[in-house]
Amino acid sequence: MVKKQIIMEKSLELFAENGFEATSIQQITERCGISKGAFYLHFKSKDELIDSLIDDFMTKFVAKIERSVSEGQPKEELLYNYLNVSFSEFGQQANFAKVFLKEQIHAFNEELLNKMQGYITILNKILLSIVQRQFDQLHPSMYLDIVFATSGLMKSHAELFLIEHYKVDLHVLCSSIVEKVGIIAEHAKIQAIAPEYLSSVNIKTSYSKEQLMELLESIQQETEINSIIWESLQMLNENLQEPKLSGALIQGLLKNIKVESRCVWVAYLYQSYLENEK
Amino acid sequence: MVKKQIIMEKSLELFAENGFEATSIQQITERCGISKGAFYLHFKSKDELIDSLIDDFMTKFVAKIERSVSEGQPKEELLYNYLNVSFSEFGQQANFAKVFLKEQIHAFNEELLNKMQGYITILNKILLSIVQRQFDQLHPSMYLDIVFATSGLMKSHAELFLIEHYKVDLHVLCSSIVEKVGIIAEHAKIQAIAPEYLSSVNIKTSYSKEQLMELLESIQQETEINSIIWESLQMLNENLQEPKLSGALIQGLLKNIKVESRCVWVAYLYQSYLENEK
DNA sequence: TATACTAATGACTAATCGGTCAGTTGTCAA
DNA sequence: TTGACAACTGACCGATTAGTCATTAGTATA
Repeated sequence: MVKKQIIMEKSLELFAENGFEATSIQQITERCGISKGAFYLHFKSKDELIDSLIDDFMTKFVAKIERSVSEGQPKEELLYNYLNVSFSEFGQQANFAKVFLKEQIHAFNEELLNKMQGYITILNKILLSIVQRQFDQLHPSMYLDIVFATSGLMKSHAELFLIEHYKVDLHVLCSSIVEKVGIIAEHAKIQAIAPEYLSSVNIKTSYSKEQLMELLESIQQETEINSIIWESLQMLNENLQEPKLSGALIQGLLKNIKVESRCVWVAYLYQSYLENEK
Repeated sequence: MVKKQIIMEKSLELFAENGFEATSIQQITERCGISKGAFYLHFKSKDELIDSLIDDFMTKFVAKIERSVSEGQPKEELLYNYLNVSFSEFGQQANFAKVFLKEQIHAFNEELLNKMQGYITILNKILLSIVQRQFDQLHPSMYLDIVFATSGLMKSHAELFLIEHYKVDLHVLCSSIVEKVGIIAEHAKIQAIAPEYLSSVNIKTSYSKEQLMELLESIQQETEINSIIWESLQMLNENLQEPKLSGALIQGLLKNIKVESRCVWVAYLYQSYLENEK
């Protein structure tokens, strides 16, 4: 399936250059040096292409972030790692970042929008967990303010080198943001964002039991899944139908499947489903 | 010209809903309850419509900002005023903000892109002048870091109520950002953005002598311009052809024309032209 | 060499796009 | 009532779009 990869790369180039709506299948096939028919051998429609692009990048991205801020890491370095992975990934996949992270998302249909919003919510949740761990002396009412301050600082700097092509030393950039966030966390008193905000976002992006089961099964059907992950998925699926596993067992199974980057996303959905249930 | 106003309002609605590329003239005329031909009586093309929308909003916006942070204001309130005007204007013109400030600018042609970039540069310059005045004990090497930190904080909060429709008390929001920026200005040491960045942006957005003269003349031809502004424009124009006025005189003339909101933008261009010349 | 099968092609369709223009309507003054 | 004129209409145009499908090219097996 080399050709599929080529289509994805070249189309991402074109989307970054001209935007999603303004890029035609014709243009994509021309740049790939293939015929129009060949495109439709790999993708059912233009929407399926963009769907694949989002999943392909975001599952890997979330998995890398997740790994860099996992439990083993020293807590002082969590935010730095998050920023470092984010920016270096943006740099390597500048085209994706240009198209999707700049949220020129108007052009998408509702389904894609929800999908993208889901990933962004996950990233915000990871960021929230970082803030909670790294700034543990902070009053919880300020958590969300710090989360949004961080993503704001990230955004303005990301634009500088995505659009203006302004080059900065990666280490200096991350250190400077860590410093600024740290300073805000230490001194800021005025709270702008109420914690209720988070729950309203959670509800909006949650999946139903049936959607979740379908998702678990679709991953099981992939060929390269190993047996431990397969069994874990199976048990998680059964537990949805008939809840009988304890919280600790579920957490263990979720850790099992998070090894596979394709599953990190599902693990989050599963977790937020359980949170919404109880 | 009531109908022209209706077209601009309704098209902005549609652009905010579906994006610029995805909105057809057909859709616009349908929502306005007019025929396709009637649209083309008021606008030469779709591009001219978007051009008008940008100019209409941005000249007023820049003028309002400019006024709220002008020399008379107490320096402790400058940033607060800037934020207050920005957010309340975003709130009132949420559709415009959705379409243009979210920088889904890919869809535009080069000309529109430059125009938009020009306005954004002006806003950044105003913000820079605010930072210089309000945080006057700050080391100049940190100016740009503070400017970008501010616009980053603005962005993440603007998204909250533009996309997520999360309502915040305007005063609390502005105070919280002022507080955070103030804290960063006081304590931050690591500089991420070098001052050279600003000059590179300046050059990119500057106008040629001829373009500037053309612009001055086009404003003179508008009917509602009063005589003082007309004469000031005339002398500024002549001074471009043959520089003979002193710096102080030019600054005075520029202050004259800034009374008219349509001219604030031109005054900035004139100023940055002179800066690039010497 | 003949057969079978997949990969790939590009002319084709129906729909939609921005934009045009010959013709209709409404509103005045004469 | 008439004629002049501006405001307005919508059928129409060429270009372009996403998506289809009968046909062909390429390759491996018998």
